[in-house]
Amino acid sequence: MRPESTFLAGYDPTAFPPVAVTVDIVVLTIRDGALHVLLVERAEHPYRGRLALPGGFVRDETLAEAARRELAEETGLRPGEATLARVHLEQLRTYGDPGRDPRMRVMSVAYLGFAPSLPDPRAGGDAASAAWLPVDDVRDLAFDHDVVLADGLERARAKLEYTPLGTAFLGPEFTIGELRAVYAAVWGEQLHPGNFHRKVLSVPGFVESTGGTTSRGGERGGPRARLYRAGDATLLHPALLRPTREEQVR
Amino acid sequence: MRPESTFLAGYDPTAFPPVAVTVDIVVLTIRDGALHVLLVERAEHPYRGRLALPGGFVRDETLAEAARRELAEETGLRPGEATLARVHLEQLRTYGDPGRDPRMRVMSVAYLGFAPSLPDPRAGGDAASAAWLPVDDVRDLAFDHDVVLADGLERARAKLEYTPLGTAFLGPEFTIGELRAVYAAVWGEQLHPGNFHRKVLSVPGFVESTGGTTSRGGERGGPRARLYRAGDATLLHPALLRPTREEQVR
DNA sequence: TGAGTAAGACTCAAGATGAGAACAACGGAG
DNA sequence: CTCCGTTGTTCTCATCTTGAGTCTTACTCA
Repeated sequence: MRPESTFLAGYDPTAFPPVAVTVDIVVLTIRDGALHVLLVERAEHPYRGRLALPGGFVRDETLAEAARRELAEETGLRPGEATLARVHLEQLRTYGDPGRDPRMRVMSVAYLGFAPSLPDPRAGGDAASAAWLPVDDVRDLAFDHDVVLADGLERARAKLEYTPLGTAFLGPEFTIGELRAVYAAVWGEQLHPGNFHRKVLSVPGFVESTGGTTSRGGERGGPRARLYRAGDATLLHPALLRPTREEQVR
Repeated sequence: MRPESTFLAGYDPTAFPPVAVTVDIVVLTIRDGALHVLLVERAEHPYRGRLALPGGFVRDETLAEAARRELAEETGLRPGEATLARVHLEQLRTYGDPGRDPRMRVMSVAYLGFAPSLPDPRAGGDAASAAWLPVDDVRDLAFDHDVVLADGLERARAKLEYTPLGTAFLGPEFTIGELRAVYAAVWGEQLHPGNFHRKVLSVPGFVESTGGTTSRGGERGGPRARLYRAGDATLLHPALLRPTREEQVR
């Protein structure tokens, strides 16, 4: 084997079978207290009629640009829209097994997105087949998208531990209780309100007070809550660890 | 924009400009107490004579298989070799900006590897231009490989915090002191020997005793040390946190 | 107006961490 | 062969962090 010549051969487009590159996006949001993912119904073979992650071919643009463009198209948000700019997008992983697409070799660069509450995808046109679904109800996606979604969920759960990205699911101002609801939805377990409150306020840069409060109490009672906005930290130190992972560690 | 038709158009190999897919590998090892990375000198333009990460074109194989094949070629280890099987390899990130390669669009799927002490790359042939270099001395790599290396180092430093992968840099049996030297080399700072010892033994599944000890003390004195092997944990709980990151958090 | 709910401030025990001391076992220099 | 410096291992102790629970107060809804 001759490594350099192999390496260089990679640049001759005629020397190897063609490869297509797509981005697929795992966009998560929280609706009615449950974690939802944006899915589209496939209109063509293969996997016609099956649900799939939104995505598309990469054009003359960076991978991140492709992901944000696809996100705008599938959510029906205008590309310049402020809400869209508030969606956090990061690269998740690349899936490229031969045979993952029956037609040809397709490399899919998956992105993971955290979105604040967004409207239903625009009705009419191709986007009519897009919808937010609770992640617990999702299975049997097209291609290897079940695996992509599972990887995205695991990444999202881990990210909430050591980054302040939980705030990306919320509006510009939020209460500690709303932030706790985000953690509960993503992690799938309840958190101790008092301890969560203490922890969030004690981690430097996680949130900062706006000085204001909600204009009324909760729907089922309780006092008005103070409002916060996201702080300037990019990493939480010390991290917020998920409870009870003793068993899953092996 | 019509998302589904865009998506499907991605599968027509003639509809878009050709794309090449390579794997590039950030293989780390520890030599003489310092973190080293495997680099090759490029024999052809572009970046002729410059150092680069080892890598090559992806053939009819999975991305992980391509990475392991390239690793075997560049290190001179036989594909079936036991040492090679002990190298931990994981996908790092995909780099695909237009223009990152001047000749055509190249998507590079980067892999990160943790290797126990390996021999110098085989002399003679193309592999003569490969060598282990201390990561602190590395700069001005070809393509965007400086960024890839930096991302790999940051991932490696983080992985040592919450996984037992530090043991992947060592042989099948090791002492706590050797493991501490791995952490010191990767993190670039000294650790408190007593606290590190206590921590490693208290985290469930990190290491398990072999019952034996080294046959003689350290080179500069000290008693014989007990030997351990890697435990069955895949995640460390609680994690071993790096000291003093207060400033880097923002 | 009363019942129920939730925000936020506490308390307290248990666990984890950082810094350092102590001691024994060893290699190497002389 | 002996002393010195080095290192593995165990301890101590103060401090910080966490998990679990209580208490007070402000609010909504019936």
